[in-house]
Amino acid sequence: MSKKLPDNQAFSKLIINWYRDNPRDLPWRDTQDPYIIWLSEIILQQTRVAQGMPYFYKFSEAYPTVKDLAMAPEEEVLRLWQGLGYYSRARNLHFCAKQIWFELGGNFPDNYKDLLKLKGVGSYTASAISSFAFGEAKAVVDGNVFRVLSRFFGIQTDIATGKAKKEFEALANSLIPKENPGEFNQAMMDFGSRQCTPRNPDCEACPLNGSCFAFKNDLIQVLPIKIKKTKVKERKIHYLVLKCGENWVWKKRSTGDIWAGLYDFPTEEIKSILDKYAELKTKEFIPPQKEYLHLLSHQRLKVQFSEIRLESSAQDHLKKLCEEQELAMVEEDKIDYLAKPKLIVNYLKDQGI
DNA sequence: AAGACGGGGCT
DNA sequence: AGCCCAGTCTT
Repeated sequence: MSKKLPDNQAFSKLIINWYRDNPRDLPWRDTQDPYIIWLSEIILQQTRVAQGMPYFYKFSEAYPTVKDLAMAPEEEVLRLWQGLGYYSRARNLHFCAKQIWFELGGNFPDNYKDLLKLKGVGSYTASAISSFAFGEAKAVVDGNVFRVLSRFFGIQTDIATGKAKKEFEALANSLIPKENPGEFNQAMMDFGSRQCTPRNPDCEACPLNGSCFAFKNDLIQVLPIKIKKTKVKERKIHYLVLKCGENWVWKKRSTGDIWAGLYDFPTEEIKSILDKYAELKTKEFIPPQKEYLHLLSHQRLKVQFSEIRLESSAQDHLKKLCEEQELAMVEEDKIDYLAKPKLIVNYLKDQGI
């Protein structure tokens, strides 16, 4: 026990030294603007740096300040987020921007406790922003940090549990130096990402291998321990793509399911409703041409698209139906402006749209 | 404590 | 096919 503190200091020194030789060059490190840092951190939640990078550039260019984001229509923000996944991040981002601009007088929360109150900001993100932008000594614990600490200190707690989150946060906070805490946090994540990688880390070349528990005990392949397996549910979806002249019928997805706030199509159950309107004559019916298999981390979707073209004289009646059913009629050349799930983008591409 | 929530890359 | 990624929120 008496040796713990010196060991911790040694660990932090090694990590920092490694980082000074091997930093990743990341654009959000050029700034101390909490808004830009927040933007980058939300984009990077559960997202690889390489995948998030183009979105960071798009967003920081379209919305250079929290005011710009606050003033934007939500539809536009979601459209810009299209393809990145976990769309509640975009909705929360926009919600918070409005809150900060209109309720907090444009003053970005400047400490861990207040940052934590923002929707979509948990302990990781609050630590990241408070340390990077404000020099607060709060340690981040992301997937990288779980892995590094688990291996180096030989912690066998299942990292999927809340107990582990507390344990690792306490440990990381005991390691973080009061001076340059942000640098330590960056160092931990870069070290986890480039040196202490999930699979096949190059431990022989690691400057920490001298006192790494997992390396010395041949547990690199075992740690960190993660028990929980996400189970994948299979779901079948049969969309009905309803067209009338240049108009397509779209459905905005509601909360409580995947893709909330994005646009897709009504499902084929709408056909029974369609049949009740004598005015909505079908000109052409195109049955599914293929089945799309779309894989999410937690759902395995088997999707078919049927297409119905109505007589263009049915335009006004269709409009009425859409209002009743909370559907949207969108001209074909405006489809690009809708935020759509990747699956739908794939379908449209096959249709030549 | 356990699920839900996307999409992509790598083995 | 399975795991992981600069996690958070809801139930």
